[in-house]
Amino acid sequence: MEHDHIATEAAAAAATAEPATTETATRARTRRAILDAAVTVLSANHGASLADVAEAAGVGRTTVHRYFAERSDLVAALGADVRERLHEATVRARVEEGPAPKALERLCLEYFELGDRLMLLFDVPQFLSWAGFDEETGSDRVLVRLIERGQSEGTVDAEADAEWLQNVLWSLLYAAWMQARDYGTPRHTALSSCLHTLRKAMAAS
Amino acid sequence: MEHDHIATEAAAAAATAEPATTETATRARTRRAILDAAVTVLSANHGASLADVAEAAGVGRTTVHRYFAERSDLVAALGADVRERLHEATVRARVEEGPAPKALERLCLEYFELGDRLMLLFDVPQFLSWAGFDEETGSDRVLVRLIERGQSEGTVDAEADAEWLQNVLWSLLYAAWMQARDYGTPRHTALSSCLHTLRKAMAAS
DNA sequence: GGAAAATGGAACATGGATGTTCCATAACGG
DNA sequence: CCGTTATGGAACATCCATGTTCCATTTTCC
Repeated sequence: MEHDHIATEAAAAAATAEPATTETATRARTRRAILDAAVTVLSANHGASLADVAEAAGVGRTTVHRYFAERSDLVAALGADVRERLHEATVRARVEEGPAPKALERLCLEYFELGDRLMLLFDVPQFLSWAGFDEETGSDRVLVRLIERGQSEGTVDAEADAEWLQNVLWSLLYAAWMQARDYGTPRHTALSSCLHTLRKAMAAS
Repeated sequence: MEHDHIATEAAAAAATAEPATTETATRARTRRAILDAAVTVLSANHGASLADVAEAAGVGRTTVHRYFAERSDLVAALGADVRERLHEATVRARVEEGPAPKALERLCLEYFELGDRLMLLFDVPQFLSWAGFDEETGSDRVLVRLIERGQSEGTVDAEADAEWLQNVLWSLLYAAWMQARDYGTPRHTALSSCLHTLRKAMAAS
């Protein structure tokens, strides 16, 4: 009963990012702690148990279930959170301004800052292929349109398919983050390597 | 007792690829069917159950356990199999011959043909970081050395770190295979996009 | 300081994947 | 063609993640 109520309220808050009735500051902080821990733990190991997430969040396993009734609820909230960050990053990059190659670099830089969340986007296809995502923020469409604009301007390789170049950007980002996380390469080094290669790959031929 | 014997024999055969006592042709075929099914099923879904693998192989779940006592045994055999294919592909590419960029393209082409096995290499880091792999075949080292050769020749971008370029190649391969598998892009189209971008990314600046 | 909110932990129920054993049957091969 | 080999399936035990309930304790906040 009361659990159902709490769970529903939590799901609603996570989905719409709007405290339905009025979410206490305490609860908001706990929720964030759980979501952040989930990003770290699940990006490192997809099959991690909720107990692992709870431990990483410095919280009891029971508490996790209080906020997210089922595992799928946590995953859904995680997806919403990641998509929101992705949208914010896209806005910060001001993709409409200036020459396309520069805009692509700004976008790449902002996305790189998403850190572990980047891995989740890549590893959990469900997050990007979520029904209604294109309609909501359209971050993906933004990228394709930016590339197409560059191709029209003559500043981006027009021989390559725009969707392919989009995947290239994602792949290079993923590679750079992996390099930083698993090989111990300093983040700024990995990022500048990534940007260097991205420039060459995108350049008009 | 007898099961232990069978299991041990199977593990030895899988590890050394040499029928210890004398593996029947029937058993060899069944083993291959299971390994091939495992590649398909596990590359699509890491958490798939052994029952799924058995079904895909057209074999009883019991039979799977007869060949691979534990899940970890199957995974280990899978790793050995994939590494072997990777080695063969590397040999076919004749990386020592001709200019480095051409050799890189040959290598990329051969690796692309590994298909789903490619995804496993990428998704299960355990396979490539396996202790003793570098000593055994050294496929990874081969790639780095090839890139370094190109950098010496002046035919490959010397501003980028060789290990980074190695990761770029893997990432582009992964992206191309994903594009073919999930987006329905014809394989040859995805491959030529991949090679096109690879050429530009590797080119000396 | 004290009521309300939030948490932690124990205990329990459940389901799915694993791994094992046994036996009847089918396929193989000399 | 017949003995050996290989297989399928049922039944069973076990483990682990999940999800739920209850209660004592701590924390927050008025």
